Amino acid sequence: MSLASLVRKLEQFVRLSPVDHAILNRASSERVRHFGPRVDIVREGEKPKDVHLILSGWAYRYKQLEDGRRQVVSFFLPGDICDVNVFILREMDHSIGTITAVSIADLSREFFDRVAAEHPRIVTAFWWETLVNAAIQREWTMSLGQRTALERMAHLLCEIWLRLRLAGLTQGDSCDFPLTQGDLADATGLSKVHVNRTLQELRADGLIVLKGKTLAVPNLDRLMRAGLFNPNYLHMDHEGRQLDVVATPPDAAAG
Amino acid sequence: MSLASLVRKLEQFVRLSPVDHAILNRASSERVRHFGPRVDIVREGEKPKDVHLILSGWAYRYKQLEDGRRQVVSFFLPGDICDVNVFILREMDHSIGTITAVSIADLSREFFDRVAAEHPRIVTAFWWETLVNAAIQREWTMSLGQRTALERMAHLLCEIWLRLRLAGLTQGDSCDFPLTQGDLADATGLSKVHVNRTLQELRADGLIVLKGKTLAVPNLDRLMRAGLFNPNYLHMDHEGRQLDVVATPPDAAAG
DNA sequence: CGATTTCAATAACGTATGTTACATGGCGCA
DNA sequence: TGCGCCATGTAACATACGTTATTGAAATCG
Repeated sequence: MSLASLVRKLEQFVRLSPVDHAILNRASSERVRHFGPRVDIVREGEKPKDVHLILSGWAYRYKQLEDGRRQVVSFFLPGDICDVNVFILREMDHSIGTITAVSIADLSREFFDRVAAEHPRIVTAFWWETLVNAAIQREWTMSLGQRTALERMAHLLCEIWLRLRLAGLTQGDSCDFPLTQGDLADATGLSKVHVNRTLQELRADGLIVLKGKTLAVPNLDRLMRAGLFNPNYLHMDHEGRQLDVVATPPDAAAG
Repeated sequence: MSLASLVRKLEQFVRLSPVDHAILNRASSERVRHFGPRVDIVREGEKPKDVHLILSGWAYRYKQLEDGRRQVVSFFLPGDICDVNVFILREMDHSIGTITAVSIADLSREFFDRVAAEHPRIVTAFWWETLVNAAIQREWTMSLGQRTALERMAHLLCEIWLRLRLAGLTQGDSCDFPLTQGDLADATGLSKVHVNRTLQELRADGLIVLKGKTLAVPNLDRLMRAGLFNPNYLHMDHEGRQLDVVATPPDAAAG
């Protein structure tokens, strides 16, 4: 299990009290489920019941057309919350599937009601999470509409890299990277063949080292420039605190 | 001015009390501003101060790359709320511009705090609005990633049509349509020339009648099929009430 | 009310990316 | 330890869409 990534992320934005920590801690240990890689957690059309918090592993949200065309609309990394308050909707408009093995905690409607009434800092933190997710989705719209294949791929890799770093899941200049080229194709709207060509080009330019299930980014600045990447949409700073310069902070979740 | 579209929309989802009505009424008449067509209301980089409610007119949210490439990431129609609780972020990651002349009401942080504490039905309604907007953004991701030019255009027109109808802004099978082909190009990620070709094709197929600033949809079903349009993501129904069959309901906002 | 800009329409031509096909490599599993 | 499967890599060819250019019509403005 690992509530650490969530807490680490939220605490960059709002300072949570010991009580807040306790609340999150209990909520995320009560109803935990484990899934294997490449299975669906939630299917389009189902009635949403709980909100899911990713404790470990990677997952994605995807939609599919009748004829099978498939688009990954977002990735879930450890510490991500699927959709605060989804349960007010009647049915899911998309599916959620795992990439690696995944552990999730199910957060109930009652949990959110209690939080709303009694824990304003958690409310703020969840709103931040919600707004950032919306901003990410807008940026994907931008990428798909305007960026070339190379820019789009570079941009996506930058985003994943920064989100992983925020969650404390990078080691030096490298990180775990379980996505296949097929996954990248479904996320970028490119064909698998062109994803391969594009990755080759990024490699040739020395922008990434991608082998097996590990990605290294030797020079983040250059990759960002290649992807026309402006990190503002991730809103990783708040009231003067610049997340960008945090290297390896004290493990906020340990206590 | 017209709070009618907002109230009509929200009431499809949650029944609001007379007090709720009064609250919304006051909030939307206190600080109203008027803009001409084709001007910016909000610019990327600014500190968000208020939440904007569109009382009348059309606007859009857009992002731009350094080299000028521009993507419209969403449209705002009368009754739309720009971003509940944006003010918790440090700066805007996108701009908002008008298409037609627009009237907006600025909703303050204090308004939302008060609503959160005292008006649970409005909170639910706003959450619904937030979740639907997120779903729309995902569907745009899907469109840009997977749909062909023709499908994408048909899909966008269906979406706008249904949203206008929900806001009570369609007349029979036609509606006001102030978007230029350039706007459509920026929203669909196509070139202006190809937008023109695509519209010609839709016209030739009898799917739309678009002339001047008026759009008619003689057969919505056929247009939906052409765009592989599944309305589920608009979440226009709730607990058995099907919005789709509502024709011209009693003017909920009059009282 | 003519001047000026914006928008729509159409044509000719260019290219980024898709498609199909097949070969190679790594890795789980019997 | 070898079989089979899935992911990666590459080539040849196809196409949906972009670009540039020009024209006429329709708003907009002084």
